Amino acid sequence: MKLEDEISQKKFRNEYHKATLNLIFTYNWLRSFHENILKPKGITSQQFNILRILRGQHPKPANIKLIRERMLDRMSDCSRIVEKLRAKGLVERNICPADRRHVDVLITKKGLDLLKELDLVTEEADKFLSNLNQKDITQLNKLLDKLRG
Amino acid sequence: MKLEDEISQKKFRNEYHKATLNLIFTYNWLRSFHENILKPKGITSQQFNILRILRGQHPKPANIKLIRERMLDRMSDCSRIVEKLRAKGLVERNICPADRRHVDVLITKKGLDLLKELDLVTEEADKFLSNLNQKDITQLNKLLDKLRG
DNA sequence: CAACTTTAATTGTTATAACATATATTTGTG
DNA sequence: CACAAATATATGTTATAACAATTAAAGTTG
Repeated sequence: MKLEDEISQKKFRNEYHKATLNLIFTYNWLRSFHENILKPKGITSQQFNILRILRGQHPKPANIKLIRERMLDRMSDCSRIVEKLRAKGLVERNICPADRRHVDVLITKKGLDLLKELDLVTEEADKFLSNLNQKDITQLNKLLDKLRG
Repeated sequence: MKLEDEISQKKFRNEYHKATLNLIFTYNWLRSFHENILKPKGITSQQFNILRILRGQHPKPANIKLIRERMLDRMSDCSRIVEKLRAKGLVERNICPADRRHVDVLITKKGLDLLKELDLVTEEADKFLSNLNQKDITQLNKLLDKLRG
């Protein structure tokens, strides 16, 4: 749907201005979709994101710093999110013996099982972008990468 | 910069998955840029957004519902944001005589002056996207509109 | 026209984000 | 090796987001 209609704004200063608004609007649209599918599973998108990072490392542990670097969203509060995942039994947390400043974070069987269950949801999320064909989506990725320089 | 490098992730399930992450990442990148330029002016991006909506209506007032519909971001808390703008003297708020459920919100001279000052900042924000040429940016807008169906 | 429904805005509450600061550990240096 | 600097994580605080509930006014209907 044309951005003009979605936000009832007729004029934009230029295409750059419109693109800025379009990115913000599209992000929010995508985000609310994601949250709606994760909410019934009792997990936030931040927590989901961290669990996937941990699965990517598994069976190796990851420390907080590594998680923070790979998080997509605001990277504050990583410790606290991990603590919440631990409270749910989805990850383990152990002080690293080699360097006691580090914390080894490891996804548990329960965490892996939850992700497995959520993989179906993830496929659904991919389909959410299915208005774009393969060529379009590749082009979009190229443009976004170019945008960030 | 390639998304792969920014989030140290090598593999994506497919281009749709990559595009999802790319949108989230690019949004956050854009957002933190905006907040950094607005912060010195003592205003949040939500407040800035509402002021511009009000300028678009000026000299007519806008009610809360109209503002909410045109907001880009989370549309909760509109009343409270407007109240903050009022406390700063940037808007006026009056109960609409014709329908006392409505609230007429009007940007003040002080609000207009602040926006004028911020227009320079806005141009800077447009330049932030200047890695994309005119053709690219038009293409990006097309793809985002198509994405949302 | 009284009771009910709808609409608009506000308010309360809880969770999360943002930012700064603190603590603990290791590393580097004179 | 004592001590400053650097690193990793955690914690405290304030602001904002998210969600639900409330209030107030106007429209609707039997």
